[in-house]
Amino acid sequence: MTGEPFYITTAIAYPNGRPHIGHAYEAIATDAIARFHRLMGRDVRLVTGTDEHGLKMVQTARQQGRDTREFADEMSGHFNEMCAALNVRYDCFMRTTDPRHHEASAALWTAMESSGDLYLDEYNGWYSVRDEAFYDESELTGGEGAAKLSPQGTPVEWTTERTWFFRLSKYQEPLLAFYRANPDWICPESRRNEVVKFVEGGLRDLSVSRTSFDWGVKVPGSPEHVMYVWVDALTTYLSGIGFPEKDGDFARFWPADVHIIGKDIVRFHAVYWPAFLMSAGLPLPKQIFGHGFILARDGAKMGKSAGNAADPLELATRYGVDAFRYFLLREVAFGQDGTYSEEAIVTRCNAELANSFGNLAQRTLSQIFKNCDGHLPQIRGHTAEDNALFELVGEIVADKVPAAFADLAMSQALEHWMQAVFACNAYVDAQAPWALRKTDPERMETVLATLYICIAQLAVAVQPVIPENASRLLDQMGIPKGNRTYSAIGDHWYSPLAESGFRIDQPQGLFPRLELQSVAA
RNA sequence: GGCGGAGUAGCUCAGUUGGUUAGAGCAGCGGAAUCAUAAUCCGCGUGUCGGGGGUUCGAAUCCCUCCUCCGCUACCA
Repeated sequence: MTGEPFYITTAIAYPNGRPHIGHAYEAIATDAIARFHRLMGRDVRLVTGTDEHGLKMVQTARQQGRDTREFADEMSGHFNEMCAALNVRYDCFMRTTDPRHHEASAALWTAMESSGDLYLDEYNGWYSVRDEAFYDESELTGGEGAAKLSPQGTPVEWTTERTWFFRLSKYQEPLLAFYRANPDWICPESRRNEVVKFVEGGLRDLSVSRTSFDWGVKVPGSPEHVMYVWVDALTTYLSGIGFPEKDGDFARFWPADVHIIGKDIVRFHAVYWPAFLMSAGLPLPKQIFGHGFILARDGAKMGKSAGNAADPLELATRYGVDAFRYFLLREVAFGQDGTYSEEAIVTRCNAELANSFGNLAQRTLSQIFKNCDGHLPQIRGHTAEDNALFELVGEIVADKVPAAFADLAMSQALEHWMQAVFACNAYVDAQAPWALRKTDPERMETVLATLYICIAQLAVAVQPVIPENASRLLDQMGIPKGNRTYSAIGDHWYSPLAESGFRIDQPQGLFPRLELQSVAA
């Protein structure tokens, strides 16, 4: 690849539980964006991984009577497997427990320290010995008498811990200036407003090390301290492309083009992260995008009692990986919350993938297979109707869909795409090639050829979202690999392909109609 | 409490800087067609644009107020 670099990341998942639909959503969205940019000729890097340090991992492992490291290995494995199962193609799956990552974190720490931004001080707070955790005043509940209790119901006491602090306060003005200079840096806009207001409200220095447990990256020169998890978690975006090595991939791909994250962790990425980087003298990522949450339609069912109903792998197995990906990216506007239900998946995918697009391909290819013996029909001059369809489909595939993807508006891209699919089906009905077969077989051939060209364009356009079936269809249609991009599919590949003697086989349905699989009681 | 966002057809939502009869998809009703995965195509909406008040020749779109819902308000990640 020689194209311009494009570096995109998912958030680094905290694996104290198995992946849920939110993790799947983020991975799929990020993968679709990455695939889009590959199709645009960019040299893409996608980094994902797991953030395995921190107290919660220790506690969760302990609750299960497991060794922390062994527990982390297993959980991280689930996330890695999820990527494979959902056709999420990453370049690096970075685990924060990886020695290379520790090295990167230490390098970032040292850089911040040499800027004079780290100092030792006392951190005071309500501490629960049982939970080994500090709690904010607002989280506490009053117990019997004057005793205060943690959210877990354990007793807390006012405690002091000596930790390293990061001079976050120093970066208040630089951050605000940066936000002003880069108004699109935090997306969507509502998240940006929240962050700006938060920073305008004043920043306190941040406690960035812990001595109460040791599951983490050791602080350089202070072996009794481990780094606050967010310091090393964010560093994954650096270590995933080779940092602390400054040459090679790091030089080529940093700063990242976009960090795709959930809206709940916008602050860490839009405030702490740029401050750390400024301190370390490193360039800032170009954009932070906080997507919304996928909620169960009936709201309350996201709990563990719902069993594996929300298990993304289960859904993908049940309805198909492409269908699942399509549903998530089509149904909810990226950046907003959305709801899902199995019924919604079935309805959406049947209406658009099976009935509209799948059937369009099937009805067209079947006619070519039967009436033309599988040879690509000959074009004998296009009518105004043909040209109108070419123009409509061409504009959508070459302009509207890529523009929407570039803008991270996947649902909008797919909506445009559907407009083109509708137009093709309307064209089939209006031209009625099955009737032309008897009255004007030459015109029938031109009509089918017109459709063939349009369907290939549609298949190319939707590749980022449903890569598996899109390429299966393109394979069936014999579309050369080199033409499977937004621009190259507009080239004149049809006649050469027809003249090459290419024949289609009996077409295989791509998207079988889905049945709602009632959850057994 | 403070700051911000949202309330538009049964459902999910579009509606640029105020300007012709407020739109789309899904669902529903009617019709056509039969190449195709019983898929497709065409037609059909008297919606208090959350309530009230105001500015304007004219507001879903601007201002005020009230109601409802949501987000943020730092050290779990």
